[in-house]
Amino acid sequence: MFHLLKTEGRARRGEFTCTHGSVVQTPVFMNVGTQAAIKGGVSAQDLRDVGCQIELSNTYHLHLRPGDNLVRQLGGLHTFMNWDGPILTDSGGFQVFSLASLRRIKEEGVYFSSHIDGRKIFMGPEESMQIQSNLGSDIAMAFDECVENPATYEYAKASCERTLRWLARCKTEHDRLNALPDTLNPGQLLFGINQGATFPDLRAWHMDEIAKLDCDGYAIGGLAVGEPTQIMYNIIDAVEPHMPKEKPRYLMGVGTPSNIIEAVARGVDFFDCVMPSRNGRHGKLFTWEGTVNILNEKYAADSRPVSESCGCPLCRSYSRAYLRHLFKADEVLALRLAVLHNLYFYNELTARIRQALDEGTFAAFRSQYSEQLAKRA
RNA sequence: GGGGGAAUUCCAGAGCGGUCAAAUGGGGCAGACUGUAAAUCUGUUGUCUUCGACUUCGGUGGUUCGAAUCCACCUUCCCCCA
Repeated sequence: MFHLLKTEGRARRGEFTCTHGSVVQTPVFMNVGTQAAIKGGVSAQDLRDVGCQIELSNTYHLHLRPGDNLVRQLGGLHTFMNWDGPILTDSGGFQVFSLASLRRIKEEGVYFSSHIDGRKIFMGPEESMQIQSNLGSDIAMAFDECVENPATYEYAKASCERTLRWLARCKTEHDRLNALPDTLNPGQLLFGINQGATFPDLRAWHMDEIAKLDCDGYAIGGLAVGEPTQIMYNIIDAVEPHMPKEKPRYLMGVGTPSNIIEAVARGVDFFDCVMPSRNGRHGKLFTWEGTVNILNEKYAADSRPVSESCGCPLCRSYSRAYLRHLFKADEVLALRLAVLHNLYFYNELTARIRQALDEGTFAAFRSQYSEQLAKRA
C-alpha cells in the first residue's frame, strides 16, 4: 500500500496505492472539497486539470447534507461528485474543534447542534466510521478531538487518552464494516490521528499508543490551530520518530507553502489545507515569487499574468488587471480562476518537492524556497 | 404663472443650536485567513507638525458666547396645481 522510494535526511519520497485511481505520489497535497465540492466553483474535472491526485471531503458536513445514506444510495462519493481518484474523508474530529460552541463532548462521542438548522446530532467513533463507510472513501480518518490552543496539560492528556480509546473503537467498527458483504468500498483504509496539544511528551506517548493499533497510516492532528509555527515544527520533530516508518504520515490541515516544505523535511508525506481555496476566494494568490494580493490597487492596470512562471488556467490566459476587475465586480469567475491558480500552485509545489527528492536536491530546494514563498511578490 | 420641498464629507443618506470631522450603508484603501458555519472577517477612509490643531455640511451675509443645525438674499434641483 505504501512504498518508500527514497529518502533525503528525514524527507521521504513514496508511492501510495488505494482502491480508486492510480498510485498517489508522495509527498502529496490533498485538495479539499469539504461538501463534495471545491469552494469557488471548481469541479472534479477541474481538479484533474490542476494536477490533483487525491481529494478530501468531510464526514460531518456530508452527513448533515445531503446525508451519507443518500450518497451511498447514489453510488458513493466518487460517483456522486464525479471524481474517480482517491478520496480521503475527514472524520468530523475537526468540527469538534471548529464548532466548539455548538457541541458537547462525552465519552461516548460528541453531541452537536447542527450549524445548519440547530437539530441535535450525535457522532461518536462508530457513527463516524459508518458515515465514512457509506461515503465509500478510500481513506477514513479516525474520529478524534482536535483540541484548541492553548490547552492545559491536564485537558490535553485527558483528551488524547479519550481519543486513543475512540481510535480502538474506530478500528473495531471499521474492520466490521469493511467485512460486510455489501460494503461500498471494502478496501477502505483507516488512518489514526495523533493528539497531545503542544506537549511533546504527551504527543510521543500518544503516538506510541496509537501505533500499536496498526492503522493503515498515521496523522498528526491538532496543529496549526493558533500555536506559533516553530512550536508546530517542534511537535512534528517530537512525534515523527515515533511514527511507523513503513506507513504514510499525514499532517492534518497544514498549511502554507513553507509549512509544507518544512514538514516534508521532517518526514511528512500527506497534507491538506483550506488555504489555497479560501485565500484564493479572498484574492490572495500563491506564486513562486511570493504571495500576491490581487485586490491591491497596484494591479489595476497590470497586464502581466499573476505569475509569469505559472501554467495554470488563470496565468495562461488572463492578466492581473482582469482578475482584479473580476474580484472588484463580484464576478464568480474571479473565485474560480483564483482557486484554480492556487490549487495548481499547491499541486505543483508538491510535484517539485517530489522531483527534488527524486534528484536528491531537496535540501537545496528547501533553502531556496522555504523563506521566499512566504514573502510578498 | 401659482404653491411646496431639497441642497451634508467619494456616492447614498442621518443629523435639526453646543457631547459633530459629522450616524449608517455603499464604494475606496489595507490586513487576516492553516483536517472550511468563511465569495468571510477586521482595520481604515477631511488636512496637518495627529493624546493636539486647523479647514469642512450649495453661495454670500447675519443672529448667537457658540451654527451643518436659526434668519435674509442668491444659485441649483425636485414635486404638485394651472
